[in-house]
Amino acid sequence: MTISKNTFTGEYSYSLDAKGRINIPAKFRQSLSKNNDNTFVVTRGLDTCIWVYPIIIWQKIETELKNLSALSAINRSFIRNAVRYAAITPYDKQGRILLTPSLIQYANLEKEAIIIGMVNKIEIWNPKTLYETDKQNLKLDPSTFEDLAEKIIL
Amino acid sequence: MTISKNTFTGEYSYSLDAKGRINIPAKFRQSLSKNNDNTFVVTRGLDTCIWVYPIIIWQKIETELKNLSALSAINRSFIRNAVRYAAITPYDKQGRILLTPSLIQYANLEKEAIIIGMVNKIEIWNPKTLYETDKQNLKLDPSTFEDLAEKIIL
DNA sequence: TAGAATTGTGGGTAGCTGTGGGTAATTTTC
DNA sequence: GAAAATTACCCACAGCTACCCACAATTCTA
Repeated sequence: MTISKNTFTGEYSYSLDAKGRINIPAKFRQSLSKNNDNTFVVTRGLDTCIWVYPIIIWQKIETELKNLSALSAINRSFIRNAVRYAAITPYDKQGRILLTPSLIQYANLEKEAIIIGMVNKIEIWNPKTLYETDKQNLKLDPSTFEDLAEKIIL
Repeated sequence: MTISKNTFTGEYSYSLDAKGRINIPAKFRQSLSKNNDNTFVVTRGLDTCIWVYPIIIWQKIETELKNLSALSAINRSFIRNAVRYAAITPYDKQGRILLTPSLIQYANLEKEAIIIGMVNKIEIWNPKTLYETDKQNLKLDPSTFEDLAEKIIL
């Protein structure tokens, strides 16, 4: 069965073990293209979470970043966050990646973690932080949220 | 019988089994386009029900989501909530899809379920909830309802 | 109308998935 | 250079899922 490649959807609950390893949902691994080399790129997200990219996608982002104007402050902060902390991380036979203590601290990760598919990337969250963040954003800007919903959801 | 592709109409009663599987009406499966890969995308509806899209339709939504800039926090929240509850779900040889416990809980599904064709998507309801919701909506805003009827029904 | 094909529902099971832990190899520290 | 710490790789295993088959009921067909 061939479903669309490099597309991540859904929400999963996984546990971070004592060694700092966390499982990537089997479904996500299956939706990777063959030449992805059992490897992800793991980095800080712009929110308080960890972003995980398939290498293929990451390479596209890198080339796009080169074309971004360095004059814009938001671009600079994106580059600083996303690129500076990016680590190429292969997953083991069981499908787990190893998170560095620095990343775990950045995302406030404890034992229980939520993994969310974000179409072309994956997010790893502390459940409480996730809840708070989305609540905040919605409260700050409900109209944009509704506009987007009307435009995009059929 | 050939009706236009990806078009769902009619109301059916099906039963959710102990494993969380539910049948998609054969008529609906037949009206799918060939390159639909025996796959649906299942997610939370805006009402208290489950929405089921042919994957072709969902891919359109995905493309739109990909075009949203990841630099805006509200965009990120929107993508998160649009994708988070969505599961890409192939149906088995008997034509059934598997619903996650989370979705079943969201829609208050019990054994008996109503499946409704909604033109480009399918809705799965608890019969009681469906009845109550429509009664409510009609009571709240009968004029809009009539306007729509006038505009759309031939 | 009778037989054939399809459809809806239930259940069993092999193999996979998620999680923990052990050990050898490698790096770091003194 | 030896001991300690860290890392990478391997194995184990319970629980679950995907896949298969069965079968009654319904629909189609000739």
